[in-house]
Amino acid sequence: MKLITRNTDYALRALCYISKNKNIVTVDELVEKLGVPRPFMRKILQRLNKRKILDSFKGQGGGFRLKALPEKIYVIEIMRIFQGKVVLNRCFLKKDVCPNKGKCVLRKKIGIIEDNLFKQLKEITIASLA
Amino acid sequence: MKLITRNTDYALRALCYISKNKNIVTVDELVEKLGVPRPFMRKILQRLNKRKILDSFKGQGGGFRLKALPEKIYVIEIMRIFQGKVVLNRCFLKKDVCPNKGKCVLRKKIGIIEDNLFKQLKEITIASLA
DNA sequence: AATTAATGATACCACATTAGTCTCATTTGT
DNA sequence: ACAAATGAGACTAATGTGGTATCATTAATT
Repeated sequence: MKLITRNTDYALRALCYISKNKNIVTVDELVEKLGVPRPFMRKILQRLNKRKILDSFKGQGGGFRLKALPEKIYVIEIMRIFQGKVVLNRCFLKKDVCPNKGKCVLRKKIGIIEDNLFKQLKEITIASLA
Repeated sequence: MKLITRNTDYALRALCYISKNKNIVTVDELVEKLGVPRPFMRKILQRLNKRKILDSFKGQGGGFRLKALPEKIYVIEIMRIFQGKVVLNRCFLKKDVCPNKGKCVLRKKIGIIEDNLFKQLKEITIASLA
């Protein structure tokens, strides 16, 4: 299993590229640079626009530009946009069946790992990548 | 997205239960204790048997018993059995297109996080859970 | 020897997610 | 008016997850 999907991966790379350009960047430019299918790239950028991470401009001479500061765009945030809430484990047993209700060792241990993972993912920003 | 699937979760709980029993444990017993659908539980146990984590015994009075030592069964191993190789990210861009070939910052940073994640997952054994 | 209680193996199915494609509408500069 | 850009949304294909169903095999009990 992979923990980062193409969606997220392409989004991160696109954001890095855009962050290095003061100018507006078009889909076509990104497609050429990253080799991602055009309609897929469009969809990703539109989503980032909706989430106010990008600004978009229609019409001739239009394209995309960063809206948020690169230092404020966190990898974990992009993951959440494209992959939903990232969770290591939630208990799959109905509560009243779980062998050690309340103090499940598995959940507790996994919880600690989860916290560490998030702490690290939160430290990576587009600024630190680009 | 979730990082641990039901497969893995059920397998871990089953292993914990089995590890606490010196005797042979049947599918029916596990099904009753954990509330997991019987055919699904069977499939999981069969897989653990194939991977030499459990021993199985056919016929009347048969069932499952730990084969490996609980101190030697790692969560990461069970995850790999049921979820495949766990990878945070592999580069989705064809190598010759990747903007910074060889020294992709994204991959490098993610790699560090990945290592930490594995280090922690490796420390959790069935023995430490049960 | 027959029965019964267990697992082994395998094929199948339903659903959700991921990874896209396709088409048409809208906006804007020339 | 036209061309070049994004917006929106429906659609499709492949894959993974979470199962079910069936038949074969083995071994203890009677």
